[in-house]
Amino acid sequence: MNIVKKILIADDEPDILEIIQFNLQAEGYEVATAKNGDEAIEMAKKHQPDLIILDIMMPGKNGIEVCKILRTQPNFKHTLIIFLSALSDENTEISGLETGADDYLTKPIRPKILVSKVHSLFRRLVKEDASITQIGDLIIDREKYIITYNSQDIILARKEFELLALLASKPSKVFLRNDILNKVWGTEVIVGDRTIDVHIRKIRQKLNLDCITTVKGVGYKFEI
Amino acid sequence: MNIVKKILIADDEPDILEIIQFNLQAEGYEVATAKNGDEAIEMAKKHQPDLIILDIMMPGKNGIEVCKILRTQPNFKHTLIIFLSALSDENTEISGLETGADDYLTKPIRPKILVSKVHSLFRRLVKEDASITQIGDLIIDREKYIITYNSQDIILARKEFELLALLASKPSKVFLRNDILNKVWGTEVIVGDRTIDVHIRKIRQKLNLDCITTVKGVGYKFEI
DNA sequence: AAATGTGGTTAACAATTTAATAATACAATA
DNA sequence: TATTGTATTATTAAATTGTTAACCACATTT
Repeated sequence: MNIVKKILIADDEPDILEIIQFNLQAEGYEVATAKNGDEAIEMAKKHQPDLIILDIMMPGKNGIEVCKILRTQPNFKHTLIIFLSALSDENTEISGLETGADDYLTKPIRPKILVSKVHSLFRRLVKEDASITQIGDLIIDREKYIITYNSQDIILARKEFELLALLASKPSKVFLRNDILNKVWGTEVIVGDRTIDVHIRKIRQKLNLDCITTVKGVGYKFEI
Repeated sequence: MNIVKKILIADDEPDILEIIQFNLQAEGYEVATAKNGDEAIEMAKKHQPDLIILDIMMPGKNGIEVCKILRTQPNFKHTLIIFLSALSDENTEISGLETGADDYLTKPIRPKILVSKVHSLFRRLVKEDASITQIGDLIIDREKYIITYNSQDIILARKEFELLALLASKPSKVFLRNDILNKVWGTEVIVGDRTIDVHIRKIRQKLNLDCITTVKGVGYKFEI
């Protein structure tokens, strides 16, 4: 974990590229750049960056397309991706996050905010790797694939486990059904609409604990 | 994210505890203290502070251990943590930040520097977290999909939430009925004219707070 | 090989919640 | 007062989710 983190930046505006590069290098990151979508994909494959910053509006393939393409490849399934856009349009934002981006920034770029976002994403990554999570009396052990509630082991199936782990990774946060599908089922598999509900039901049943709240028309959240 | 920020300080030296407490209270923060690592964890769970200042060298669990333990719990995943240490040893510093601390201070403590660091961490946090909007005593949390008024949670249906969030996104600005239709309902769906009124009514009812003003023949605005 | 167990998905229907409309009452104003 | 616009309430329609059971693929056991 002491390795220097690699970051790839893709934007068609040289100025922005330079500003971001300068600021991230000043923080000790190793930076590569790309001028368009295709170059971004090429550089990503070459350098295997830990984080990719993608401008949405680019000639050729746009950022969302690049993200989609990368996410289909196992190598980039867990790579951090931040979108950059001049549009504060909410629809764009949603479709951005649905594609599997980890964060979203609107232009104009504030270098300090960008840098702190990058820091916090890496920090979060480290935390997510921690194999044991505890929320109240509920313990989630990713390594052993076991849920413990009040010192009582509860065995969940894989999908159930992943779904619960996702919801519990940020208590109180509402996860959109689409986000859930993306993160638990991936972007390639397409499953019916009731699938999530059924899994939620099984978790509720097995946990016998009222900890998953439905937010109608939006998604689910975990609360203890 | 309460109005008054809560800070927990953990240090085994009473003098330092007092100095820091005094200075932070003078800035309007709510301060709790702990004399050792175990007490720090206990107090953290009890008070859910927004920021924790941890001395590294403490009897029992040291600061780094406390930080690691807290970070396994989602509740403290985003809590700010500052380490305090007499050692300017670089190794300690690095292992501190890897544990997921947000900043690092070496003794002797300079109260002014500490205070300004605290300020700037909170400022950064606010900027990072765009999902929470606060207007007066009203908090709109897009992530939790919850409205909080005077520490009282209010649950709105989806359209109601979106409508309120829109109005509150720019207090005092009058939103035309057409703009509202466009942004909340989209351009494709066509709904009758009374629909907005009805939703406004429901919000007023649920909030039980006179914050939405009708501008006849024009639209609505949000004011507190 | 046959039988059984398990996980994951879907289909069908019930239950619930939310949204839209219509009808009526009210308020302001020209 | 006639007109215009909004508030209120009740009603209906639509959307969303809950629940159960059935099914299939695959693994495990007999």
